[in-house]
Amino acid sequence: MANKNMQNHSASKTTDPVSITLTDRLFDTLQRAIVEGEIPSGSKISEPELARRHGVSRGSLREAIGRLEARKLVKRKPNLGARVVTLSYEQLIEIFQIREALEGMAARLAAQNMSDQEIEALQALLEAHGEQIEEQHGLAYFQKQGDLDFHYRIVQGSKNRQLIGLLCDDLYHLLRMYRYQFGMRSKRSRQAYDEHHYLLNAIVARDGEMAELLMRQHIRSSRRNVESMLLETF
Amino acid sequence: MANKNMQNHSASKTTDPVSITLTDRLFDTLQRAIVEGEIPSGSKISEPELARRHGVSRGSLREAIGRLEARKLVKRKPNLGARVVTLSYEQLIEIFQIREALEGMAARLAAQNMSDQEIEALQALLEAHGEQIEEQHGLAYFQKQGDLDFHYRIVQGSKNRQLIGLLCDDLYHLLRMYRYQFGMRSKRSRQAYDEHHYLLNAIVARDGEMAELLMRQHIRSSRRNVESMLLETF
DNA sequence: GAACCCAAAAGTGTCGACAGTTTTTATGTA
DNA sequence: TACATAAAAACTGTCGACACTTTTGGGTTC
Repeated sequence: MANKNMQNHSASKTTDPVSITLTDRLFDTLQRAIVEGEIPSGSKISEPELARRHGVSRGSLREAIGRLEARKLVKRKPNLGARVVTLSYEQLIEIFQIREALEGMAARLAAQNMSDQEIEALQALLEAHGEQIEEQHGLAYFQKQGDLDFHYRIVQGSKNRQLIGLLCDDLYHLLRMYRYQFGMRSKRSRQAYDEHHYLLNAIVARDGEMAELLMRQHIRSSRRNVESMLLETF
Repeated sequence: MANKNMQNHSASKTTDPVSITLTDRLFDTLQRAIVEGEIPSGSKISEPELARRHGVSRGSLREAIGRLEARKLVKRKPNLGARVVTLSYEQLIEIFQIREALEGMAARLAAQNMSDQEIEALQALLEAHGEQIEEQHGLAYFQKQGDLDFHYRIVQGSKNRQLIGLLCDDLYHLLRMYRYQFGMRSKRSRQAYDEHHYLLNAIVARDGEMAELLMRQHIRSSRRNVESMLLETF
């Protein structure tokens, strides 16, 4: 059982300017639990129970829930409490439409704004992915982690802070939740890898227009793959 | 001075299922105050003072501030408190880039998904705008309110809930804040009106591709207008 | 047995108080 | 006067308690 009053995490005063607040940690913990399905999608969140389980007051818990709501991982109704968001085929499609628009723009901006070093690093990352695919027929790894890594770097490369926040802080967590809980492994990793290559070439050429086009096509392909995969389930 | 304990807003029990929570109202109030510049951009938010002024406990105020942070209207740092976001030329450009991507997609989807009635209503709205421009040379009205109305309906017409939330609940408030505080009146209202017409025609023809193209061009024009206007100031 | 009503239990909304941190002010020294 | 230092004031983070709302579980009536 967690102890109750630990405002002073007293160890290591030298290298500890983080001063991360209790609510912050709680938020991270809960977000992970929700994304990975540990707290099931659609389930009700009981404030007293969760607060007790994490050894924390309801006030702090409430702030954390508020942030989860801002990221659309939970939905709250006045006097009725909060529920973990329920995943649906329709919502997933909506997310892909948004990604197509937003990441397309990100790719366009990245082609303009990424530094040469960043581009080189991205090339190296992609090479590593290629080897992984050869080596271990690494379908799972590539689709789940590598793909997100690649997209993540493109978004960062856009240098548009608002855009980065929108995608990396908000949307991607929801997307990861779908990946975890719908088990979205794919037989498409080889093709996705190739598409990443085309896109990167456009960025190397600093061709924003082309980069946007390719990114949008890449995400559309990915969406179609998900559609066909899920239509079996639903 | 507001009284302290008014949990029972006892009047009108019959037509009052709203049960809007105190935090909700506070949030609305503060959001308006920030957007309209009543609480100046960049200023620090003192929790004790604001709580006292609104006759509310710090806990409730804190939740409201949390939501304002989610909408990027304030920024919080641990142990240092919250400040109203500082507006900048760069951030405004970033917002226009995001709008171009997101509203472009919204227009595409609206061309597919708007009902015939919604389209008719939108045509009527546009007619009204046209008359207003003739009549009173209504530059101010059109740019500030009418333009947003039009865009708002297109976004609604996309029928993409995530997209609607992203734009209408989050981004538009920040945009309104810039309009208020940068005083963005424009001599471009006639052209903007025409562009709205072209866009609407594409929607009537159910041509999503064209609608996206026109919307993106419309927003780019609007951005260039803002750029040239602000470059005088900065 | 189903529908209704009412008290009890559980849950959410709001508050005031305390703990720890940052900022300000007061004080002493070079 | 300028600067370092320490006390104090102000502020944020967290908690437990109370008020109001919703849900639950019996009991009553038809």
